[in-house]
Amino acid sequence: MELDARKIIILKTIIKNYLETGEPVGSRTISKYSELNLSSATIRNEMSDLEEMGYIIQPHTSAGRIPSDKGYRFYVDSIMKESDDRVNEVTELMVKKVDKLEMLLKNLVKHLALDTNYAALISAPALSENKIKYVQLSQPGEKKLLLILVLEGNIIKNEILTIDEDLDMETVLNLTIVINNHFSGLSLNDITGTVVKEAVNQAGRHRQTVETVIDAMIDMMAAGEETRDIYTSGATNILKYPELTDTKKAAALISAFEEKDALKKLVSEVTSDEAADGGHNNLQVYIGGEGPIQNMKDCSLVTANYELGDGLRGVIGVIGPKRMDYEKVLGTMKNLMEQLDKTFGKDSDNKEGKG
Amino acid sequence: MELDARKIIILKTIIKNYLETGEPVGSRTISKYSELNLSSATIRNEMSDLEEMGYIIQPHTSAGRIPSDKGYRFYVDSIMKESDDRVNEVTELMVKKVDKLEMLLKNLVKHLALDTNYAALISAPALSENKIKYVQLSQPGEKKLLLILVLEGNIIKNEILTIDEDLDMETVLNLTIVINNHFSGLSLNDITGTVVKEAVNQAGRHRQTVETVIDAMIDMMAAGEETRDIYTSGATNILKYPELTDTKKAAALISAFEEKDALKKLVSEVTSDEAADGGHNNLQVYIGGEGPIQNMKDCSLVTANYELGDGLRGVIGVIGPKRMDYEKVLGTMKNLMEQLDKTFGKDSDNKEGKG
DNA sequence: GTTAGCAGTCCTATGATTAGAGTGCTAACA
DNA sequence: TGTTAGCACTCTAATCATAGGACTGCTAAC
Repeated sequence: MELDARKIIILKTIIKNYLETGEPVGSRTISKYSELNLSSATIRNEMSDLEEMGYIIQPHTSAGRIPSDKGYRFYVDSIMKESDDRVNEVTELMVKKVDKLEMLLKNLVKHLALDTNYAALISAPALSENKIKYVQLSQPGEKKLLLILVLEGNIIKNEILTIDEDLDMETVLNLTIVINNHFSGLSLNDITGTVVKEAVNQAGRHRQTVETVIDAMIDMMAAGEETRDIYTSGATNILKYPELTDTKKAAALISAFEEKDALKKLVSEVTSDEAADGGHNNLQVYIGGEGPIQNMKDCSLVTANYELGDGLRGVIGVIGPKRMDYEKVLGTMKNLMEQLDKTFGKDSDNKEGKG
Repeated sequence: MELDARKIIILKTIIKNYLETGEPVGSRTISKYSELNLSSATIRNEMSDLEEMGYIIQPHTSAGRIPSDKGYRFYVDSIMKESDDRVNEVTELMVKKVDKLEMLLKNLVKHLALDTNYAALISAPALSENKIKYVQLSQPGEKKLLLILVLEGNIIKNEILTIDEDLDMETVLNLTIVINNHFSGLSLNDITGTVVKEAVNQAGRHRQTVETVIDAMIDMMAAGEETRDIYTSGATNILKYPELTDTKKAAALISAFEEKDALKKLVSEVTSDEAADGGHNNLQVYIGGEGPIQNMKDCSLVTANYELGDGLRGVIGVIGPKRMDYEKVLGTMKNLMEQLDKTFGKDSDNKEGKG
């Protein structure tokens, strides 16, 4: 059997209708709803075919049809193909005014959740490709060293290290200079064993301390995949959709958003899928048990890889019921990505706004 | 009518039973459950009295009784009076090993939620009483200044400021020295107009910049009541209790935990109640619509004021259904406070662990 | 003061019934 | 051959009535 034009129209109408109402849709509805001007009987025949082909499902004998995962997939793919560039309501992101990366991310994810009415998440960018601007050391107490790492894009990281010796101010200054000499301008990937060795050697009898510092620096930058911060918003939107309101399922989902561990795993899986399906603005849709959301069978996930210039790359995503408004979500995400590109694109010098 | 010994036993038995089951409890249950060896008829008479006195309520004619807010209050007060010092299972807090304040707080609140099976929150300590150890300035870019504030207790704060001039390295160093000279050792309350003026004057033609820096410092430390970070855990535990599972209520509550704004307000109200009810280890119980939780009529809130030495004071709390296991929660909280005291008490030198 | 017993109340669970929505099939039609 | 009308059938969800159970309150007896 073939999926001819008429079947496609009917299929899409069924799905659209189901997305809106959440109720199984029957033949009579389609007959009235679509511009096909066919009787419900004809529609019934077609629907029977569509069911046989696996695009729609009948929850029980006397109910209408609902889309299967295959049906959703077809629908989503066809949306993605329409290169419909109509500009969505411009999300008035005050991205330029935000002065902390954390704040920017929190704002972004909040907006996304508000706009879509689903749960949204964003992963803090990986720092491993980011270059070190400079490093500062100081002594906040006995046998303590405060390490401050300033990365390209004005990302600041700090940590208090415990060391084995007490240093005088001059030594601290000297060590700071040594480290800056060796590491300024390097990204994580540039930090080879040789570089480390050279720096350590130059530290003379403070080699132990310098080693500690370097280890800490590497840790801070490597804080990639697994330890990366994740910000979320709108987890409780999940409770708005009856099919997810079942207490157990809802609790599990919302917990996942609270605990973040599951989300981290999810993000790392999505990251590795990156560009698997090239083009499409890097947008990905996972339906039902597809890919990284196998344990969220009743949900769909829409993700995109964002970039804030300076090589700050991360993942942003929306999780909602399978019958989410894909069109809107995809539009919103696309829009958001474009805004970010415009604001943080390589040639823009609006690189303030991050610290 | 008087609340005699027998009535008290019956009242407590009713409440205990209701806390366990969540179902209204009838006279026959009490008759069998308590060691009073009275017939259900007698209990019925007493219950009738208790109802008249306002301690218990009958949801409908042919149902058992449930505690009223007044009943809960009586019960909680009587628990608080029992100075029962039995040691709870020692929460194996790895407080000593934690090396970031943020991590410590997150661990604490997570433990609390896991132990109690309710939702828990903790507010980051106020910094206004905390003294400045030292300040560091550096230039991460054009017209940018990175301000790093190191407070007693090794709390680190950083922010990138935009300034109107470009400084050379020497000037930055000089300004750093000026600021440290004037502000090292001061807490927020010590920073008077005079101090600021002196520092600004000494900055010569860079007064504008120094003003910006000082303003930022004050903001960072003042980030008290309203802007203070709040960490939460176990929000979804709320879904475990049928009386809160009503989708709307649950969504509102969980949202509150997600958004944090409401919680901030709550914390600041609790803080102002502080020591209102002296003794009792600073533990407070708010039942139903009492005090700061007027919009959470079906919940109770247990709070305590914690201190991590160094004047780092904040609020920790548990929110659950009105029929929460007060005894356990109070015990757990008490325990926790004692552990914190032991670990961070004034005389302890385990003051590492925070940064 | 305590208790047994009984009538009365109200909730809840259960089952039966019904209305409605929707299908599949057949037969007629263009 | 594709489309449609119509009918029998199925299954769900809502409604209703009924019965059972859990209590209470009251009265009368101990």
